[in-house]
Amino acid sequence: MPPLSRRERQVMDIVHELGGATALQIRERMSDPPTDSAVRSVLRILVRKGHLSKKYDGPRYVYSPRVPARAARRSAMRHVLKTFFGGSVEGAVATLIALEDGALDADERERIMAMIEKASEEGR
Amino acid sequence: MPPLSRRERQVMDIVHELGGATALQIRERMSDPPTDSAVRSVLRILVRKGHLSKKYDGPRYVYSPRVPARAARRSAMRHVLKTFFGGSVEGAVATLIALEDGALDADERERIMAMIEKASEEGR
DNA sequence: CAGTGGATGTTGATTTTTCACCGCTCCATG
DNA sequence: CATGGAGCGGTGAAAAATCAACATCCACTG
Repeated sequence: MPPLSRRERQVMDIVHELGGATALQIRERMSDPPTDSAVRSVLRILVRKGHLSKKYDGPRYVYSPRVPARAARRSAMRHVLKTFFGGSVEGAVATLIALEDGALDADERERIMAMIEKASEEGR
Repeated sequence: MPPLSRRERQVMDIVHELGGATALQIRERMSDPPTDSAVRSVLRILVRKGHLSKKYDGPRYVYSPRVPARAARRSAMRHVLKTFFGGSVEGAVATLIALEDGALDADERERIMAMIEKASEEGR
């Protein structure tokens, strides 16, 4: 599967973020949007390459990622883990919880703790 | 700062992973390496665009990311957090600790727990 | 001193990407 | 039953990226 160009990646990121999106929605989210037809050209290419699927929903097409969200998430996370954290889960979590815009409340903290407990119990 | 092309991103990822690298090292890590001179072309462009800096170390140039590692890590993590996890730190951590290739040992688990405690104490 | 090999930079050609113009259909509305 | 707007796709040309051939420099060696 051929790798993605700049625009293609930009579009894919938006689609992933929204789960599924119309051509117009995608264009609206672009920081430097080209014409509507240019967006559609990229979409057509992404469908042809197998990265997106098209569904006719109501009066519009909705484009969705072809790889399941779970797999995409894991793959993306694996990539930053390797590239920026030398594979250190510890380092990655440290950065994550220190991200000012992702402040965690008490509940969230509890649940994360529980997850880690559970994971390390099972992981053996 | 102009956005990165496909090759440019590939090279940047490698440089980030290694912290700093020579043209040859970079080429060796590429899955589909072009000629040596092609790699150098990309490097030159990345330097010109301000993404990399060049230092003469011994008989070779060593290329390093211009943005500090810490900032790059945070930025990359923020991006996947937004794109693939809807900003949910909890979800991101869940995926992270469930990544089979990043199995955490008891020590790591302890340290992560401690980090979270500390973070929430500090009122984050 | 001539020759060799490693590292780098330059140039120009090829390939890929990006994009807007154009034409089509569908539908709501006058 | 026209008219106009919204959504869609094809096409081809402009722009960017990619790449290899070539040139230069330098250290080392015979």
